[in-house]
Amino acid sequence: MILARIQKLSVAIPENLAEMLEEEIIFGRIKSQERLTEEMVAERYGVSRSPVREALRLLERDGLVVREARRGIWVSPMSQRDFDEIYMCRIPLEGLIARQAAESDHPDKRAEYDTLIADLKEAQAKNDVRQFFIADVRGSFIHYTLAQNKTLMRLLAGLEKQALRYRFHAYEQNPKIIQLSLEDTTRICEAIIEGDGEAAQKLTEKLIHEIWQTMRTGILDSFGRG
Amino acid sequence: MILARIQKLSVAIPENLAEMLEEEIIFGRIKSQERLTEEMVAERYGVSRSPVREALRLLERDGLVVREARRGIWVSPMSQRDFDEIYMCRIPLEGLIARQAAESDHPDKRAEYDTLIADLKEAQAKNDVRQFFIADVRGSFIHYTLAQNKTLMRLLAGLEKQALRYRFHAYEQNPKIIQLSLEDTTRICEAIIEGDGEAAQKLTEKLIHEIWQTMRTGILDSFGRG
DNA sequence: CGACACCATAATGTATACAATATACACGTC
DNA sequence: GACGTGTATATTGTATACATTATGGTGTCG
Repeated sequence: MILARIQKLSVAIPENLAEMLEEEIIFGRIKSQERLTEEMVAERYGVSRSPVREALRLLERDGLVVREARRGIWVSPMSQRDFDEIYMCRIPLEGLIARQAAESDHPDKRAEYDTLIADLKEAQAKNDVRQFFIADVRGSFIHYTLAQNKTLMRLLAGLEKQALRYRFHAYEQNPKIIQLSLEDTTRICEAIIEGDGEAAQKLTEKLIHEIWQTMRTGILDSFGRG
Repeated sequence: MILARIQKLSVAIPENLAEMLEEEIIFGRIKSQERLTEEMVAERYGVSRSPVREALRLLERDGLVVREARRGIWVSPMSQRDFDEIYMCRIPLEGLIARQAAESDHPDKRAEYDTLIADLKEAQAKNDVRQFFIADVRGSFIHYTLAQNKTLMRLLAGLEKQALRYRFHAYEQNPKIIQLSLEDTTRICEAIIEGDGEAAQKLTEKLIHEIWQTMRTGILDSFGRG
């Protein structure tokens, strides 16, 4: 019974709501600084306010919305300052996860990454930004699984969702960025497959630093210094 | 009207609840792996389950409790693995915040840190662990304020509360640790006052790495490899 | 005696009703 | 005409009632 299974899977309403809203925010369908009232969200998804409140707490945790007590909730504004903060933190943390993933000796490691890289290239060939993103997120998930580091996973979850907003924005402005991003992800995965933790860490730090600087001018044009 | 003001300040029930529970967990009055039922907490603090649920979400965000869907919530278990994960992440993030705090040129910087260091020394002289902790947390707050980096602040908030649990445990096992911790905090603050970002970052990374290794054996004895 | 099914119970998850508060607009006063 | 006060309204915050589900015990059947 497929339906039952879907029912079963979708039992955690707050998490599901949060995921849907996340996607809307990341891909800009809900715009920056737009207000989200609990009732509107509740009505839109046909649930009561209770799970909506919990979903919004989850989004707040990941920095996608900001909340002012007794005033309301807005989609986080975007700014170059925020962008810089996110990438500044991503560099060492992504470096750490790459190192730990590289040091793992899980048997399916190579196979997982090979299919991932194939998916990334396919998405890029078809110029399908959404598919590229989904594959990229799956890549992070593979890193997490290999690294077996719950703390790092928790911290990065709260960074990558915000990072995706800026990445999507940059791709829209300048599609060439997706090519760079693909190359970076591919090279990082290859370094992880190699198994040299130190090298994987250093390379990841270097590449994220580079793409940060590359994206930076575009972000500055869009949002100003913030 | 002082009472009105207190009322005003304590309006955010979930945040207040979370703070109280945090303290209980950090200082071990609520023990590791103890179950927290919503109703118990609600009854204990004389509120309904709604704000309790939100408070528990906050604790979950900061890694102090773990939640299993439709099963319940428990105070996070402690283990050497967890301890290692936390310190591994703290090193670069505390390094970053030290750097940014050092690069800030806020006029009250020196004065703030001077009174902080005095408080730390006083607490240490009186052997008052609780006061020492409170001062230490205030130190982090000064760093945050100077660094003006909300993202970093958000990430560190979710690490330091957990770190405090382990630090408190270590102090109880071996009071000498508090002396080392005081020295480290003092030296970091002095480096930040100096204003050399690079040096402050490197020193912070080095000292946190050292105290991690120092605490490690004691943690191992208490919790096993985990 | 063991295993499986059923049911009681307790806890979480959701919906709804009520309370408190922030905002905007109108009215009156200076 | 400008400013302040009061009130209406919309929205968040809290309490409570109801629904769903995980768990442990009991009883029966093999």
